[in-house]
Amino acid sequence: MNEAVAERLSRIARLQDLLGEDKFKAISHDRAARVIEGLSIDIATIADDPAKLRAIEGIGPKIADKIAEFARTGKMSELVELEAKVPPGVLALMNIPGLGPKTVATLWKEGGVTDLASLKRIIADGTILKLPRMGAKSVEKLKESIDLAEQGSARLPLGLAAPVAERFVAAMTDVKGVKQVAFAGSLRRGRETIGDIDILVAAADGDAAHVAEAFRAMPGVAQVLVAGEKKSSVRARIAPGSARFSVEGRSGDAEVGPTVQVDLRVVPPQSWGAALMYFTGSKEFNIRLRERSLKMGLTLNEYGLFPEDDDKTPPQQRGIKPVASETEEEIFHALRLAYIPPEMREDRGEIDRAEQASAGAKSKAAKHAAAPVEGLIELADIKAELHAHTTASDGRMSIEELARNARERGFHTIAVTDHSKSSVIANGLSAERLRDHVAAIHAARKKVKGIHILAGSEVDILADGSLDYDQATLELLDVVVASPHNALSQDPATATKRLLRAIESGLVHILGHPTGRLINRRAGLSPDMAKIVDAAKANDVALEINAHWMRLDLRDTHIRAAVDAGCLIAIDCDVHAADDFDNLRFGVQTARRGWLPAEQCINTWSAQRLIGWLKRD
DNA sequence: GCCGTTTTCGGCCCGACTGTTTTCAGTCG
Repeated sequence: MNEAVAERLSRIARLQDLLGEDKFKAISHDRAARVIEGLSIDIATIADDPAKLRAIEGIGPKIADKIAEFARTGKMSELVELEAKVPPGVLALMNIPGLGPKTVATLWKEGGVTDLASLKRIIADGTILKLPRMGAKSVEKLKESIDLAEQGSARLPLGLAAPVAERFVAAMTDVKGVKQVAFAGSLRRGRETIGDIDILVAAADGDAAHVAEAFRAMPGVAQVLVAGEKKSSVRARIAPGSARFSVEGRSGDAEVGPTVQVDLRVVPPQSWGAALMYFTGSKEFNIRLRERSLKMGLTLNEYGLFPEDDDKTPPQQRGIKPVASETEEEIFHALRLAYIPPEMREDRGEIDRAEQASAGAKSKAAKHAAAPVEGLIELADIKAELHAHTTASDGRMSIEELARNARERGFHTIAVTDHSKSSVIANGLSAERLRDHVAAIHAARKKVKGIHILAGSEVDILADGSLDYDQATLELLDVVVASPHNALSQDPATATKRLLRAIESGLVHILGHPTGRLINRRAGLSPDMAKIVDAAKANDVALEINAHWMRLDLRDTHIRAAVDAGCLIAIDCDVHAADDFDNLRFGVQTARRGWLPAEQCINTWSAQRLIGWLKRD
């Protein structure tokens, strides 16, 4: 229910903005919406308990009432009242880049605009120019924004945005006068989708102008949106996606194909840490840190952490020396916080944890080493891949090729888990073919040394929760990954029962991509995650984080719930081709967003411990 | 509408850029 509540609260906020009501009221609703979106529990479970609702940061008596009302009746009366005041097509206009509440309100009240069609009409007949602050240039920009919005403005999956950002970073590194380059924003935080790409460059003031110019002239830039010295924005072409998943509504033609907005900020080298922190966000996280700074008598901006005074001119323009600015570490330290990794910066309680960690550390050295999550998982911790396909079903590599690839990547274990018989399109194996395949896996062990090759299956969880092979067949295997592949639009109650049956079968080690969602494409199942997590914990079943950027399933909030419950997690690439191993970083980033300690992830264990666990000793 | 380590009332983050302006409003992140 979290998503539904958040969507309604944020709609209330936008309507309040539009109607010119107290903007802090709107901010409160918006903030509550974001908090609820990030919750690891389903808010429906506490909706009838006002005290529990109000214990959540950002939820007070009024918003608690609205949540309770929604849980009871399926609607929020305040939203109904607000919507009655505004024509239904007006709110959507705020999704057009460059159109904010003020402009939309003017278009509606003074220009008679009630939806996109009527907006286009007054642009076409020129009457829009009679409205205040609407000149020829504004209208030209508006037309371009409308075109863009109509092309589909779905956020770009992490795995498609990362290569574009890396291309820009590499190219900017070679520009004269550039001291440091990095990407920031939601990409650095590892969010599953990215709205735009933020590139940060450190350069001396004298170099800023030509650095910005070089950025706007990069190959692949289709259009320049903003051209300042400290800030520039362009639209850049996206390289064609992987063959296995194309991007919805975006064909792979690199010449004219889809584009993504890329923002560049140029800052002086001594401000690097402050700027990196600022542009990494999230916005909510930044606001919290600034509030904290003010309480400590300091003021934080993208140039540094400065002593607070009454002067209205920003401190960096007055030559004030910052308390900290060159690195993120020193800024966190000055704010008496442990270093918070980018993936955790979402204002989901990490600041409190970082404060406790810092306060708990006695020595100076201990304070520098303190972390909000002890042993947070890192890419290098992963030593095993437990979900991989070969040419026996729909993979591209033979058993031996797969094993050699895994060994080259430094893994001590690879599990061969081809599809089961019901996955017909994926050439799933009959029980008989599986027995031959297991023999082939055993034979491969003799040819490829230096890595444990496990015989397994990605067995379908059928619609009723039964498994696609019988018990005797599954017991031949070293590892069983059970995944839902069909009937992915089941209602939540049925889906919960289905997954619970698989978890409780006693035959499954890992629950593969538990919801079956595909980002931007298919919502997948919405089981009662609290029940799934509890059952997984009780039955010693690991929940998978499927690392493919199109899946990232479990997602961050689910992982957080699993981590809290003490449930085991597997991070796997669902390898079909050699390149798929590269997706591991996205899986690990997602795990870090869910605060997963390495210890709780079975892929980080020694071979001995992992294999012992699989044998259920 | 929410919140409290100088507050239960009076605050609520900060700067860059653009376009339409004669000094700034609106949007974005």
